[in-house]
Amino acid sequence: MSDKSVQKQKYIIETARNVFMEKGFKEVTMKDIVEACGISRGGLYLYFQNTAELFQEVLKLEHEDTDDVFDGKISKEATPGDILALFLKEQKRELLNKKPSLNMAIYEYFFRTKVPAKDNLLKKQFDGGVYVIERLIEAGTETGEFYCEDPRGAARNIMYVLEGLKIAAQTRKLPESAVDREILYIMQGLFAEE
Amino acid sequence: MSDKSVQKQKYIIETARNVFMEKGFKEVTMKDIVEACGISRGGLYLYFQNTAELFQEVLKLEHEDTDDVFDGKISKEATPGDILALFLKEQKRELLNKKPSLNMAIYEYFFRTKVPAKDNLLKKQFDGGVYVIERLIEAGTETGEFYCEDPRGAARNIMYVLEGLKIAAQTRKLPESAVDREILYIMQGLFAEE
Amino acid sequence: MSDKSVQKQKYIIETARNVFMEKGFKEVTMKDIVEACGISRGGLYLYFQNTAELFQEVLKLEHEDTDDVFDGKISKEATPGDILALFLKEQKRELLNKKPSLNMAIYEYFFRTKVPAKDNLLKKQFDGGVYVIERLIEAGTETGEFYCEDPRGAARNIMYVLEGLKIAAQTRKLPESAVDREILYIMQGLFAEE
Amino acid sequence: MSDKSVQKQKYIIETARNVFMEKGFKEVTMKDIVEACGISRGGLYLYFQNTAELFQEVLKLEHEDTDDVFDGKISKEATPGDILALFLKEQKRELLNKKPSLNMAIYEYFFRTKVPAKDNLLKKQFDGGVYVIERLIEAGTETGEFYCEDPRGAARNIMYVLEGLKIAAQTRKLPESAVDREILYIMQGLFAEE
DNA sequence: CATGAATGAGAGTTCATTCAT
DNA sequence: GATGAATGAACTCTCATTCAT
Repeated sequence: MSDKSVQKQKYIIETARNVFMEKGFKEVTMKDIVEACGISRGGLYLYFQNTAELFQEVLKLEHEDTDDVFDGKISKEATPGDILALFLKEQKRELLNKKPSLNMAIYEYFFRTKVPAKDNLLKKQFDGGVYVIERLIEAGTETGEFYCEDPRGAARNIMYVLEGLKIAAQTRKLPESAVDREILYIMQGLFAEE
Repeated sequence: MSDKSVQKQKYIIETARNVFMEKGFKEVTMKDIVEACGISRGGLYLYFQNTAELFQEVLKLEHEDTDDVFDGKISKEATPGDILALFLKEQKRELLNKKPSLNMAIYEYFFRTKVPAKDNLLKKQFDGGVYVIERLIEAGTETGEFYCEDPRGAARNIMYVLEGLKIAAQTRKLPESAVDREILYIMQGLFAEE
Repeated sequence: MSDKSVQKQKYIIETARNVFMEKGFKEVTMKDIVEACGISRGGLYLYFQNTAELFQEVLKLEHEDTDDVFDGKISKEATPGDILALFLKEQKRELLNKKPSLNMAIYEYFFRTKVPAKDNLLKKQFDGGVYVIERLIEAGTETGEFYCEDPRGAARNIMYVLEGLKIAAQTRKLPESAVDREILYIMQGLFAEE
Repeated sequence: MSDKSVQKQKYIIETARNVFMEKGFKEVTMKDIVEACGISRGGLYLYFQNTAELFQEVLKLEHEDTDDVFDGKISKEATPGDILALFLKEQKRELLNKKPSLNMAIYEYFFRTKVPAKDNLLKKQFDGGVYVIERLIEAGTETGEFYCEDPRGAARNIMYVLEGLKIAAQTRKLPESAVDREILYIMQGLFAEE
């Protein structure tokens, strides 16, 4: 494939991404993509056979782009507690973000598409989150900032809460106060036993 | 509406419920319903204009039918801890139930349909769960079975975890051990500080 | 299916028959049929799923309609030789008929569609012809009109020649004289050994 | 046209020939050819504008390649009867050959394409066959091996039977016994009147 | 010459929705 | 009320054909 083709393919994926954000997965048709991209019907089929194939590419890109959440935002003196708070704040931002996100499409897609665990973006994000949080809690426990007997259990608990909040945000009005409350509850659980 | 009509309407709703369980919300067509019910195309339109309308009726019925979860299962001597454990066990059963459930359809429906909080089944179920759990924790705290400084916060945390688990069950393989682990973590959090 | 539906189905089949005569089998699209019938796209699909299904119905009707070739054309005093001559004359008429026939479509269809012998119209027509001619030759032999030691072999030979002529008529210019010549050759073969 | 071009053109024609054998004429698309040849879409158009043009070239080559059927297979002492039997045996082999042949494509092509007699491969093959057989019968009559009052008529009859058998082989199951029967019938007709 | 990306016309198919009976 | 035939819009997908490189 030529450079130009690669460019175009990337353009299609990025444009499609917006369409998926707007409409979810199930509702999007090849025609929608064609129109959003301003290309011809046949042209799209040169690159992707159906919306599922396209969506997989969107997800691939998604994963690549979300590697380092913390990059450059963390000052040297930040404590594990600071970093966890920052992480949760970022999650909050995403939860409350009014702009359409890919979440709905992702859920719709994985409702119907059973992929091996290693290809499941949701699982990967979840596991990744658990890993990071567990590290933070361990670090915080060592410094005495946190008290926690089961860092991994706590990390998983947090990630499930976040997942619950995410689905809540997608399916009903979720006031900022509700998110704050949950974050506070989580943080208190870690500082608590002082 | 005549008695017969009421009967028929109910029959349609119940049959449609199965179709929604099988296919989710988005994928179901009026034709699917017609075929599942064995009635005429025109006949269906006498009762429902589209699948959304039908689904709303399915949800209404759903809510009515799920009033008393605990009915008759609780012996007199059960402690709050026993009851909470029973509740979580029931949740686990539903999470791991391989048979198709309405969950996918419900999520898909509420992804797209913004209804006032009072009509949102997901929110009602959530709030209902929080209420019940909070009462249980309070009761358990009084008897000394539990230790908990923020019963409502804990209840909410539990419900968000359950919601997270529910979405996990729908979108990826969720082993029984993972559910057990979360339930255990929750219960330990309540008994813990002894 | 209601009476009206049966009427319409028949109408479609008959209209389709003309389209197949005009264009053969392979070239005909569902759209062609729709347009020829003056019905809606979806309407046609209520009755037939694709052109092959439709063509099979055309063939069915074809077979029913061609039962009695000789009906009412044969006077009481006709000899087997007269009748055979009449039969061949009818075949000649069909061979030279300039108007489009179903033949091309039939060949195209059976080139690609392998059906059990009992459903193969071409085979049935062939076998039927052999049977009729054999009877005639036997009758003629008994009356002394014909001389033939192998009536069935002769009958088969005649039918293969007719089949050869049929394909010749479809694929190249076939002058009347050529057909006459073959018919004459056949008849002489039967009268010959006098 | 350069040498290289000539080479390439020939390569395309030969490859296309296989495609036509596989799929007949009507079903073959320019895309099929392009893919079979492993050349570019545009590249094919430099040589042929459509499948009909290509098929004509295939036919041309076909004719050139089928000059001498008997070459080197006939011993000096073979009688006309031997040679005719050999000819019919070769025809039988082709008739029963399970591998795809160009026949279907040829018929499909000439169903739709009316060409002057001199360009019609089917007619040329037919006339060629008649000529050869007539010569053989004449020769056999002179030696007394055959008895035949109308060699040309007999030759034509044989060729039409062969044509009938060919179409039978393409459109229905044709058992070897049926072919043998016809060949036997033909040969007996020539030896018969002893 | 040769490539292959791009276009757009057109075929297939499914369904929501209507309406005469 | 109930039926189901009919319509037409909308989507999917494939290819002949062109054209910039």
